[in-house]
Amino acid sequence: MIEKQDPVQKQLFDARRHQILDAATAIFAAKGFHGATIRQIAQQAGIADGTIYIYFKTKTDLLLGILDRINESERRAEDLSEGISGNFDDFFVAYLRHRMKLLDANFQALRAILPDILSNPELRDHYYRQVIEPSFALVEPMFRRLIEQGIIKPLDPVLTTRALSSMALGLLVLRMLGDNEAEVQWDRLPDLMGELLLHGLKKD
Amino acid sequence: MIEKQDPVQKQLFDARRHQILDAATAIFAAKGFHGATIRQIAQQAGIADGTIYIYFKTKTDLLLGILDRINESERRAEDLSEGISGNFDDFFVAYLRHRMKLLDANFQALRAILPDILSNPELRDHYYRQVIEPSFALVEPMFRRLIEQGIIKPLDPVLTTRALSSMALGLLVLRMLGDNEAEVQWDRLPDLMGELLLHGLKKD
Amino acid sequence: MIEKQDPVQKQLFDARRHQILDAATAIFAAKGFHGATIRQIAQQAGIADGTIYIYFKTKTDLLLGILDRINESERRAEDLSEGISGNFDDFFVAYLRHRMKLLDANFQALRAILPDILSNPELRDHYYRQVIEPSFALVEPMFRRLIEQGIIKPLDPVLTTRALSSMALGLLVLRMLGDNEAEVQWDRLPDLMGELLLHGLKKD
Amino acid sequence: MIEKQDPVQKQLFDARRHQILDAATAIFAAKGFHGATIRQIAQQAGIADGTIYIYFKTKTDLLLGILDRINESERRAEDLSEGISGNFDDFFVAYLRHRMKLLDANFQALRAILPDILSNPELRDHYYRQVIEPSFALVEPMFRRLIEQGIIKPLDPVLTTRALSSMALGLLVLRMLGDNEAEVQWDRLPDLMGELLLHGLKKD
DNA sequence: GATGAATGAGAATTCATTCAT
DNA sequence: TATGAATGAATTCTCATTCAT
Repeated sequence: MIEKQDPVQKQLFDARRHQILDAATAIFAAKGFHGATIRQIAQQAGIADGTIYIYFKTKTDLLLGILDRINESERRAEDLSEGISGNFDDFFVAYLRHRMKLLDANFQALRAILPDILSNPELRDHYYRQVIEPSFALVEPMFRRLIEQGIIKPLDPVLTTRALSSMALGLLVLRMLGDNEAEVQWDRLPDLMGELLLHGLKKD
Repeated sequence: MIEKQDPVQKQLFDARRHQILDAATAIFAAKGFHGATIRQIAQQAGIADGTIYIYFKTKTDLLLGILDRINESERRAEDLSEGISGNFDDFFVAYLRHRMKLLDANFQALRAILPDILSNPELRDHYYRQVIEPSFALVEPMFRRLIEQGIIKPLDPVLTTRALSSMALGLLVLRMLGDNEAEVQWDRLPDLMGELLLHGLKKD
Repeated sequence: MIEKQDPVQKQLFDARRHQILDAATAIFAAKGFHGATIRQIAQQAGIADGTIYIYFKTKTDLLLGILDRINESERRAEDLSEGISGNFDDFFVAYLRHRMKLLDANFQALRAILPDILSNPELRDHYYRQVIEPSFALVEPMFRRLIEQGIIKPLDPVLTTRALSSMALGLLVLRMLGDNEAEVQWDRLPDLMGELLLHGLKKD
Repeated sequence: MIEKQDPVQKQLFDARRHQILDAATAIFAAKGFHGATIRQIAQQAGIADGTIYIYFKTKTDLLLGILDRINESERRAEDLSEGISGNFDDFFVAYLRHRMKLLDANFQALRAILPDILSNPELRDHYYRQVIEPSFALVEPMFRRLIEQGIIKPLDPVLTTRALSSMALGLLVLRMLGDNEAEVQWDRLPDLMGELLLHGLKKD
């Protein structure tokens, strides 16, 4: 509760927080939020049960902590999307690669939180507003611009944004559901998605 | 334990089972499996706690019961996919409409089970093998045939199957995450998806 | 609740009662009173759960019913003990044989009720007053007479009665505890007990 | 789960365990295993329900804990039986006094566990193997030796061992059944048993 | 800060008993 | 009488959270 103003103190504090979140991510991913116990997380982190409560007020706060780290990782990565230089097709595939790599990097964390995000209304809203909405707010106007510029077809930008994003989201969930192809061929997906979404299934 | 051979008895038994599953679906969808209590489900069904245990051995069996009803609904609908007559584009959009309508019809049930399917390895395997795998086993060979026939591009059928299916799955999850557009414009999605997946974003 | 005055009705009623008590004895003996369920007893008896409650008010009444049948069997057998004719040693051994055979015949029933008699104070008093006390009331005065007649040593008749009876009771319990020798050599015990109790371990 | 290596910690742990077992013994003895609730035991021990589960995994483990304490008390006392010095008659009576005193000391604990030992097959085997069998394994060979040495009659040592032990066991059970004489005159029993078992009922 | 024993609310499940058919 | 579906009280056990050391 005391503000960590001493930078050394703060660093120690943050390190411990991350240590706990790492443990929580691993345990939640393996057993789900409800299947995991504070004791298991504490053991995984190599600390005592009570210590967790110095860094997180409740078990649910661990979930929020994991979510925040995902957010941060997204934000840190966001700048890449800025380079809308040159050819759109290339940019689009590069963007897909970037997004899919991000999902891959956060896979365990996403698996740890997604089930509960889906069933806990409060958490769901938090996630939608913190992660999904900002992402759409970035993509949607871009589509509008591209349509205006005559680069892509005049499809409904709202629904198109959702349909495209959903392919990545769906692949993530499919992988969580245990699909082995999604797991092992993950890196090959962006190119395929690019071809598919830019030019479609049909020959010519 | 005793098989209900008397058809009247059997009908009463099945009716009560469905009544309980309806209640469980509603409560699980609203609060998640772990957030729901047997008492709440019983109250929702208008029966006593203990009565549930006459029809389902454990709380988890309710989840399996819901899953079975989804399976059944899929199986009942499967025959529609047979009519691969005429033009591929039309068939493809018709198929998307059909699938999306099915997801819509089972939305509450899917929301009730998905979170736990994602975090319970046993349930996950059950679901993957019962629902996902059979579906892929239908779609994948179809793509192979279409490629051979020169109707669609020679893309990897394994990954293509997954990418296409994932768009629908992702939209389902997006809707579960509280996306209002996915909710209210659900019916407009199949046509958009058809255009997108058949011909791509790019203008010509 | 209706008095069975019609003798045919009464006989049917009693037959059903015995059928239920047989089932209860078997199940209680195998699983203990608390481990047994009314459903199991009903199944064993080949009737419906509810039917048991037409013949017995509560589950505990089944225990009392079994106890009553043991009592009855003891009472029916009691007259044998009357023949105190001739030589005491022979009578004593004959009596032991008779008692041990009775315990053997009632073994399953006793195993069914003893654990609960030991832990349920109400039942315990009932049993002590109905079975133990009357038995002691028969044996004790006999010892007094035998002492007066100079046939046996002037030992405290109260404690001697208890010590002697306890050897049989103890052997019964030992057999219940799973002692195989007590089980298979039960018939050889009365003679040994006779020698031991009449003349002791010591040579001459 | 973690071994208590700190001796102070270990002592606190053991003290709490004993406190709980004392409470459990009292409640089980009064109401039987099934009649007792964890709540009652916790209240008797002056702790919270959950605390019991820190020290014992299940309610049944309390029973095993009580049994282990009885075993320990038997083992600690066993050495007394070694002093087979001098006259056999004196030794025999001394041994009876010792055994009966032990039963007296463990009376409440035995009453707490015996009913369930009789009805729970698993527990029954455990008890027979841990307590009864080792005791017989000590007494039986002794009888064989005494017979060889011509000190006692050539009776079947297997059955004799059982008959003699059963007198003590039977008296214990008789006392549990509420026999007041067995209760208040317990201390007078060993001498009577000695006379009876060594020399018999018969005058000369 | 760190610990981990203690707490006690809460939940799934069982089963004796009832009662409409 | 007989049935067996329905009831709901009661119980064990779990585990997030607290707090004295």
